[in-house]
Amino acid sequence: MGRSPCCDENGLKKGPWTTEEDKKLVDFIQAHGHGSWRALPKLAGLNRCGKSCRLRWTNYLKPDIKRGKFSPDEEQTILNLHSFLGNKWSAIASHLPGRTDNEIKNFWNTHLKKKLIQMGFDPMTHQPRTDLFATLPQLMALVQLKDLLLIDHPLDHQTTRLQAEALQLAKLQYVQYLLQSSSSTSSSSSNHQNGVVSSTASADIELINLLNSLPNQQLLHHHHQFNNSEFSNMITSSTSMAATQPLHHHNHILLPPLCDPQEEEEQVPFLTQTTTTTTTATNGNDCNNNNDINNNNTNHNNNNEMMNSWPVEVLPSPPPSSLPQTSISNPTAGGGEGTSSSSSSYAGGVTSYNWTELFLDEPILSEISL
DNA sequence: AAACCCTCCAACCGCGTCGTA
DNA sequence: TTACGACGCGGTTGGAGGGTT
Repeated sequence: MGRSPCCDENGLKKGPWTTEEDKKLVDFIQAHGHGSWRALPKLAGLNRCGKSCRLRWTNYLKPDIKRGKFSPDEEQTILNLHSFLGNKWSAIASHLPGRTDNEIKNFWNTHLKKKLIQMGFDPMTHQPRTDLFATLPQLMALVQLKDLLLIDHPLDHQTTRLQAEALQLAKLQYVQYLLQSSSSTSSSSSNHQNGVVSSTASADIELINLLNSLPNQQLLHHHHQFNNSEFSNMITSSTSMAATQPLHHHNHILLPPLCDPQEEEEQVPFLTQTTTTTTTATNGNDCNNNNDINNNNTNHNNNNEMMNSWPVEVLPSPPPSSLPQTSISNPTAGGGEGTSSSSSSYAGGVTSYNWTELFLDEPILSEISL
């Protein structure tokens, strides 16, 4: 387990390489090969540690290194390989002739990761992000806090009613998130490093509490009221579906639509609504036809087809269920890294609700959250 | 013009693994 | 089997350069 001594222990030079140093290194290796990296600097007349020489050679000076921008094909390959290799940069680099692991790692960190995030995908799992739902409790707390503040400064009846609706809407979305947690927990063995799953029991309890807290008319308003058996069936079906369906389907919410978009527009004026005409006709088809993301063999192809469509918006494919569903679509372009701005939509009309506008665009909420 | 901010990437650091005595 | 040296990998840093205010 010996560790290489640090360069500055011996007063060796660190930092950027000069052209003379480069020349010395290249000349020596071309004449003698690198042999022992530890011995090389002395033999080559360099005041550097062997590690630094190796790095300089492998990342910069080696003759077969390809420099310059990554081609779309290379970008595609990196994405595909990363989706099942993870941060194994050297393994990825071995599939890209002339590219170094360091270069690929930098390219990933500065470009591809951000690109995936902006598209609403988790760069580690390559699945639609779920952190919006993780923040829902806080969002709901904010709405409730706002209600409290308004006790001293009551607004008109219409406004408070809208706030209440927003809160109920948030609760419904959170219920969906918890449902999903329940299902993905039971299939967590196939869900690598997703980090979404909490305790099934606590999620279920929270779920039931939330459902109880929703007024009946809220559910009626949304065209359906769940009884106990339906509710159990829903969990069961979403669980079994999660166990048999592709990973990215875990992030679909298997509930009826929250409400009729037209109706909602009338009743909740500040709830913005964008209709996504599926620019992704081909994407959608591709996704629908590639439900085997769990399977490494087809995972590759799936990603290929999905990513080939850049920069076109990618919508997650709907689950093979007769139930309408909500899903996470990618935030609008230009959304910054780490933004929680997202939208939920449901198939068959593909209507998106902008949560940021729903909760955070109101001045009072901005004040609270700041 | 200057200050500030952001992005990019070469290089460093620390740890794990491998080979060998 | 163990200890040690060397190498390779992945995460992180820091400075250069470009853009913005």
